[in-house]
Parts: sequence; structure tokens; C-alpha cells
Amino acid sequence: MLAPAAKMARPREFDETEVLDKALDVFWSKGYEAASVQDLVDATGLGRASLYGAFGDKEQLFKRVLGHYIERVGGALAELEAEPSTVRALERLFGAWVSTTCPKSGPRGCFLVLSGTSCEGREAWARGLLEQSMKQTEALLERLLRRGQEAGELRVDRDPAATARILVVMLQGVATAARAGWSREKLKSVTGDVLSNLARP
Amino acid sequence: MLAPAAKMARPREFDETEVLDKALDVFWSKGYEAASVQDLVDATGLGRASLYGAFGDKEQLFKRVLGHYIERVGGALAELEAEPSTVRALERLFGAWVSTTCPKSGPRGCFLVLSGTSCEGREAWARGLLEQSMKQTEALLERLLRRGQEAGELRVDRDPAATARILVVMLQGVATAARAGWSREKLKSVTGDVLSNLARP
DNA sequence: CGAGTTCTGGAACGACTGTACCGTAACCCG
DNA sequence: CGGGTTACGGTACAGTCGTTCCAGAACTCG
Repeated sequence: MLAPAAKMARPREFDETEVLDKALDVFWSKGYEAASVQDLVDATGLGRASLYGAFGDKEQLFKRVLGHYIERVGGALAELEAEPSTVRALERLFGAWVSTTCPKSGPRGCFLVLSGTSCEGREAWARGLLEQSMKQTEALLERLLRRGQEAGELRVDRDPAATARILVVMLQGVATAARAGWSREKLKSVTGDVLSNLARP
Repeated sequence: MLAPAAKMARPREFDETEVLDKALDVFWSKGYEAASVQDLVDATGLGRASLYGAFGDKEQLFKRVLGHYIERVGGALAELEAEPSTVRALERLFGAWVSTTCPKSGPRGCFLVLSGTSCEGREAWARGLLEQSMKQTEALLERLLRRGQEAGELRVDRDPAATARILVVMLQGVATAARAGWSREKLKSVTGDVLSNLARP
């Protein structure tokens, strides 16, 4: 499956990553159910047969797209621990989050959040990934906060675990507010206020 | 439309409010697109003709259901300003929010949030209601916070407007986390930690 | 160059969607 | 009691959904 077939006959005329990006746009803005295969065909430029031949059915394509998205966002998150200044790491985290969930153009919000919360039945699979991602983010934040306290950058009268939970909820809230139409300035202002409550006075 | 017809011939065999509640359950758990008319028929017990006769088409029914929901939640919010203690008012607000978005059984999250964030195209109408509701909640919170500061209940080194924005985002985050499967205890813990950061030490 | 394999474009499929129509039953008013 | 009006249960209808199939095109390998 993952390895190219032994005998590649006719080569593909499309770049798989590009197709996933286009499909991501469709699923992101419309949601899984409302996105029709016709929408995907129109957006990607591929024929139906090519889509099905390359990705299976709609649900499998959706899973590929979601994996593609998580890979991108998750990679950006992991880089943060390399940042020596904890305050700057948090600033970058929230800044990147606002930029991602509230772009100048394109669909808003967090695709993983939308996928994991849209339907209780069919997409329970996506909810699992969302839970896992939240757990990872919570753990990452707790590490960062603890490190920041030890380095004297952050106030020490806050419990890192509790604060990490709060920040995860804040991140979800920012994504949702972005989807609801809040401007980038308003979101930046919110995240800035939150961070200033954490830094040492 | 709203007033009963001049000559009521055969009376309805169902209670409209009950039907709206059942339909709410369906839309809430599955979302607008994934909820089929058949699902609504099964859940409400009405025949298709009765549904269409009473509510028009699927979209109109959805709007009625959403209005029904907003009425209930909005009414509960308005009561809060009668509470003399600001801290208690905030506690009740967050407590009620956790209970609503994370019930023992039934669909989780906030129906309005889900409706306003699910699809960018067709349901722009719901997004408007969500924005309006967020604006109202933000204003209510700002009034509460200002009052609490003047009464000496809350710390005065926080800007009420900025804090209100933060709390609105937190509410969205709580709803989303509830939808994602967080337990009621975890959510209560988060909201409790947030509130303790506002109260005067 | 020819056999084999894969990809592409388009048409066609059954299933299900939301909606409209029907005859019949139940009730109000005169 | 009987005409008028409304609600009910079930059926039928276009349209769209996701999916599949097929013939031809494009390439690799012998």
C-alpha cells in the first residue's frame, strides 16, 4: 500500500500532497457530511475514478486528510520545546494557533476540533484523535509551565497541571471563536491577556 | 402563523414542545447534515406529513429547534443578574454551563456552537446567532465583573472587558472539551480554577 | 515494437435524500 | 347531525448521494 507498486505502469498526473491540501480545504469549510464527492472532484481537479483508485472511498480519504492535517499541526507544536524562553514559546504557540485558526483567507477554526465534534455517531474515530491530541497538548503545556516556573519566568503561585488544563480549554475556545468569526486582533488580544496573567510580574 | 388557525378542526396529537425537544436531540447529536428526515420521524414519532405540515421543511424545523434551544439557555443566563453575590453568580453560570454541555446522558457540547461552526456555507444563518449570543454573554460578563469589582468581591487588577472576553472564550472551550469527551469533574475543576483566579485573595 | 499494468475521463448504478401528494380519520361550529 | 377544516399514515416522486464499471490513454519492461 504505502510502498509503490512493483511495476509502475502509467504515472499519476497529480501530486498527492496537493490533492490532500485541496480536499482538506473542502472538508474543513463544509464538514464531512456536507462535503460531497462532487465538491472534492471539483476542488481537486481529479476524476472520480482517480480519487477512488488512489484513496479508496470518501471516509478513507477523510482519514488521510485528517492525518495530513495532524501531521502538519503536530509538527509545529513539537518545535516549541526547542525554544529556550518559556514565555516566548507560549507566545509562539498562541500566535501560531491564532494564525492557523483565523487565516486571512480560507476555512477557519481547527479542522481536528471540527471533525471530532461534528457528529456523535459515524465520526467517533475522529473524536479519539482529538482526545489524544488534547492530551498531548496538555502534557506539553504542563512541561513548559513547569520549566518556566523553575527558570523564574512564570509566577509560581499557579499549579502547572491546572494551568495546562485551562490553556488547553482556551485553545479550543480560540479555535471555536475563530470559526465563529472573531477577528485576528480580538483573538490576539485575548491570548495576550491570558499570557500576561502567567508571566512573573 | 403563530396564532392558532381561526377554525381548529382536528386537534394535533402531539405536543409541539416535546417534538422540538426530540428533534433537538437528533440535531444535537448528529448535526444538521447528518440528521435525516427519517431520523427525525423515528425520534419524534410523527409521520412525515405531520412534520412538514407543522414545521415546513427540514431547515425551518432546524431553525425552530435552534430558537427553542436559545430560548432555554438564554433564559437561564438572564436570571444570573438577579443573584446578589457576583462570585456566586459566576459559579452558577459556569456550573450550569458544565451541566448543560456535559450531561449524564444525551448529546454533549453546546448546540448553538455546533450549529454555528459546522458548515461555512448553508448555515451562515446559525453563525450569526452564535455571534450575537457570544456578544450578549460577553456584555453580561463584563457587567458582572465590573459589579463584582465595585462590590469588592473580585480583584481590581484585571480589566473587566478583557476578562469578559477571556471568559467567553473559556465557555466555548468548555463546550468543545465536553463534546470531546472530558468528564464533568475535569470541567468543574477547570472552571473552578479559573474563578479562583478572579476572586479577591 | 508489443504485452502488461496502471491511470484517466465519463457514463451508469442502486440507495437514499428531502419533499409533495393522496385518501382517510378526527374534530369544531352551526 | 352534517359540512368544513385540519391532522394523520402511507405512498410516490424527482434529485442527489457515494460508488462502480468500462473503454481508452499513457507509461514500463522485455
